[in-house]
Amino acid sequence: MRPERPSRGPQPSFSRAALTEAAIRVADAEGLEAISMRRLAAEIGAGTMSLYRYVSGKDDVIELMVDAVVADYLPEGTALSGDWRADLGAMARQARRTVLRHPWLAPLAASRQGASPNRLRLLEASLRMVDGLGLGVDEMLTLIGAVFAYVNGFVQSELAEAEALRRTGLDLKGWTALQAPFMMAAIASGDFPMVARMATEGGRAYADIEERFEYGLERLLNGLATDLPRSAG
Amino acid sequence: MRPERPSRGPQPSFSRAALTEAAIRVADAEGLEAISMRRLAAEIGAGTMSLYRYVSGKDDVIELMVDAVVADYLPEGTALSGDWRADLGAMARQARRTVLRHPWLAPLAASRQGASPNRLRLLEASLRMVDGLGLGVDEMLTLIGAVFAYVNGFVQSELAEAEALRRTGLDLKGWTALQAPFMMAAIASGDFPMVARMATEGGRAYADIEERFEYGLERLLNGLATDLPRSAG
DNA sequence: CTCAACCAGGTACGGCGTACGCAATGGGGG
DNA sequence: CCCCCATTGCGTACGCCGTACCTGGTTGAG
Repeated sequence: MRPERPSRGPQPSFSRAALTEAAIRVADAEGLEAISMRRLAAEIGAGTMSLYRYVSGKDDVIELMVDAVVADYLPEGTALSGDWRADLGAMARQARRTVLRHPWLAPLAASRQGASPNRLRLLEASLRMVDGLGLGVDEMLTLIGAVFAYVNGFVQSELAEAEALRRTGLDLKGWTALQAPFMMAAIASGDFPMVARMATEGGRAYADIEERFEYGLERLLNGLATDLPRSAG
Repeated sequence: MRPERPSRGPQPSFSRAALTEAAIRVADAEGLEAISMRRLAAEIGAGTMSLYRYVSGKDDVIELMVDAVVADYLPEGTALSGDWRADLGAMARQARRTVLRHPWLAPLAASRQGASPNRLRLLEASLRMVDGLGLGVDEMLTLIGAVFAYVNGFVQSELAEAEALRRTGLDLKGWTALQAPFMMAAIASGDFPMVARMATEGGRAYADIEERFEYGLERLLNGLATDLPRSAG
């Protein structure tokens, strides 16, 4: 909330922003579990305990990371077209791109929604997108919440496989080979005819992931649009 | 995958199921971060390292927990009505209830989707719900995926506040009191008119959370239903 | 009866978050 | 101008964590 107060005493040798930047860089490259106070201190070139002069603890670092990255949820121009559907869709797509760039964000974005500067900016911009449709504020929040829920849920499951590979250190070949015997046995048992069809008919589950995201997003926006003008109903 | 192989040697003094049950009990009561091998061993009444005779590590315990609880995603009867919309909706509602009962499941359900018995059963049942609509298997998966994405995303943000309280150990009073100054300053700055309206008009953000879940779910199902019969389109 | 196969679990190692305390620093009040 | 003390950097230490390794006891198959 307030970064600088150098009234008296020596000058700080680094900044909260530099710490945040280093944390995001490490998490992007090696995952959230690579983030530790010692590691961050080494990255910054400082003593471990020095970090505590800038943040109150590890949770604070995480909060700073989320707030910094959430700024990218909004397309750069932030120009509202006046078409709520286009604006909300653009934000949803941008949000997905951002989370894909920072996979560690997926579980955090949904579960950490305390107030913070950029989250507040995002909320304000989102509300503006759906203003003037005859909705009350609570209804606007409900609408926006549905879109964010879909986006967060989708991207999280989209990242699931990649995260599993990263956690186990395996490649895709080894991972499917590890799962194969179980799947084979399940299919052979005859209790899972649909799964069996999936294994034979289903081409490539994750080939057109982009298309799958669009499919659900468009259907959701359609459904939301259908009975939208409550004021006119 | 294979629990028992007591060909020779002494009898095991507990079971993988008992370990799983204890882990779920602890996580329900104190959160996922209360789960540690030492803690679970104490709960079971065993030595810490004895657990490793039953599971390969902590990740294995988590996997067992998820699989055990995911069984509850399916309503008890599992009787398909033939109405895909009703069936899918019922599963969505049941899934939400299950995750609310086990808050630690929220981030795991979306990100851990390796093959496991109950996850496979869930997949099979879900596919059966949307079979016979003229959709290919990949399209069925896309449709189901959209619903699960919404449910997971929604419940996760629904749990966010409660989880924040649990993490910090504060009650609702203290938490809002902690955020208040920041919000006040933001509103006073005049840069967030919509947020300001939210603070004055908006009654109670989380009062009718049930209704908000239904709102999004119904709109999503509507949107999915609209251009569903591709075979007839 | 024998002994390989299985079990229980103690010890130990490297890593974590962070409470605490001490030495160094440098701007404001006298 | 100089000294005081707020403020910074950070070493040490404590109590957690996951788990590799090893010893010693139990048991049923041969």
